Amino acid sequence: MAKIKSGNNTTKKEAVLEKAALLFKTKGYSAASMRELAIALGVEAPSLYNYIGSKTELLHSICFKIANEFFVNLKKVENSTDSSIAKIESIIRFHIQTTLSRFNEVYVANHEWKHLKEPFFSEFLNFRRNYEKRLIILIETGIEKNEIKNLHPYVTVLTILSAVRGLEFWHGHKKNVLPQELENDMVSHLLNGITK
Amino acid sequence: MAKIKSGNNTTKKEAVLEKAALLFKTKGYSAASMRELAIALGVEAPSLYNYIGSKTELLHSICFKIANEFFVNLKKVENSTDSSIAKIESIIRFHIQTTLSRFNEVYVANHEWKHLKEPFFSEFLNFRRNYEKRLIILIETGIEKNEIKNLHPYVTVLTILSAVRGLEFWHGHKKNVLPQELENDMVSHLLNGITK
DNA sequence: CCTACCGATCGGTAGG
DNA sequence: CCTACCGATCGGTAGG
Repeated sequence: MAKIKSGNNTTKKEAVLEKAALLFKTKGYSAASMRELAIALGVEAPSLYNYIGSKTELLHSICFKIANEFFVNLKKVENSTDSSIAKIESIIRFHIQTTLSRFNEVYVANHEWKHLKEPFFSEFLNFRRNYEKRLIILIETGIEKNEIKNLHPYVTVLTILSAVRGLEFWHGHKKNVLPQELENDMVSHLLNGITK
Repeated sequence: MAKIKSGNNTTKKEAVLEKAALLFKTKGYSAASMRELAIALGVEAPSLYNYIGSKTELLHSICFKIANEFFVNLKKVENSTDSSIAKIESIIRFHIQTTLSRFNEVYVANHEWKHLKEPFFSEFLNFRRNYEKRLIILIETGIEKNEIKNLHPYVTVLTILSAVRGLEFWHGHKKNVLPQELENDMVSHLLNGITK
């Protein structure tokens, strides 16, 4: 009997991935057990292995799916003809929107990836460093074009990425802040701080 | 034979706490085993229990020690006669300095506290919420006094706290950024974004 | 998708 | 500070 629910557009594997993201976020990857995941899906633990290969594979799928989406967006922005500030704004908005709409997966990709096994751990780390490096180049270009204040580009990127990543922690605390208001005010804060 | 090293000013328990903070940060609380901690200290696992009560007690000690230090600083700032902007600046600088100098402990207090057992989990959560709330009041006061831009105070606090917390992740990537330069540029970015 | 089960590892205790 | 050890739980497999 197929107990794992899967809607018209989701495979059973996707249903497992969705619950896994929630569980990994809530308890942390190491403290989350496959038995808990099975219970959440209404099956016995061994049954999970009909859909997935291993616990670490679940983590891998979540992390690289999210990483890929951020990279696709980055490439799109890089290839646009916008000003540097507009490019940075676009990236900040993408981070905020994706974090708010894909909360569990983004959290896992940002905080649990250190539990990836090699060679995936190193691969993911390189992903991050490359992403960061390309943002630094965007900032440097903006400084050269006199659009952006001459702060250390690395620090600027760190500040921006850290700020948007923080949404994973605080989201939901305040129901009286609308997502759109949050997005606009955070963008305003982060851009006003560096716009010349 | 006393194998756990302890300098003149550190008890053995403090030596254990220091190694525990490093281990909890590197592997995460759940994935870090007491056997690994023992090896790092050059003793057998059961010997640890001569100095500490339990694994969870180590986590508790680290988290509440750091939380207390941040609170002590907050109270000092609240009681000062500085402008609102100067108060916020002071708090940002304290976060950056403490994070850079007490890397492992601050990381654990910020990211592993969710593994605290009740009632300490709730107590710590209340600590955080209270801290956040009091920063919001500082921001609100600054807005009323026309020192600070009228963005949503909650979003402003979230942005600032998230940005400084991000230092735990990125610290050490770039040797070519001096701590003082990092601090000044991040302060500049975060304050310029909200100063009226 | 289940029952039955395995080897490994965990935090911690007993006793010295 | 050690040796010896325990009950619990882990990820995962065998076989159906």
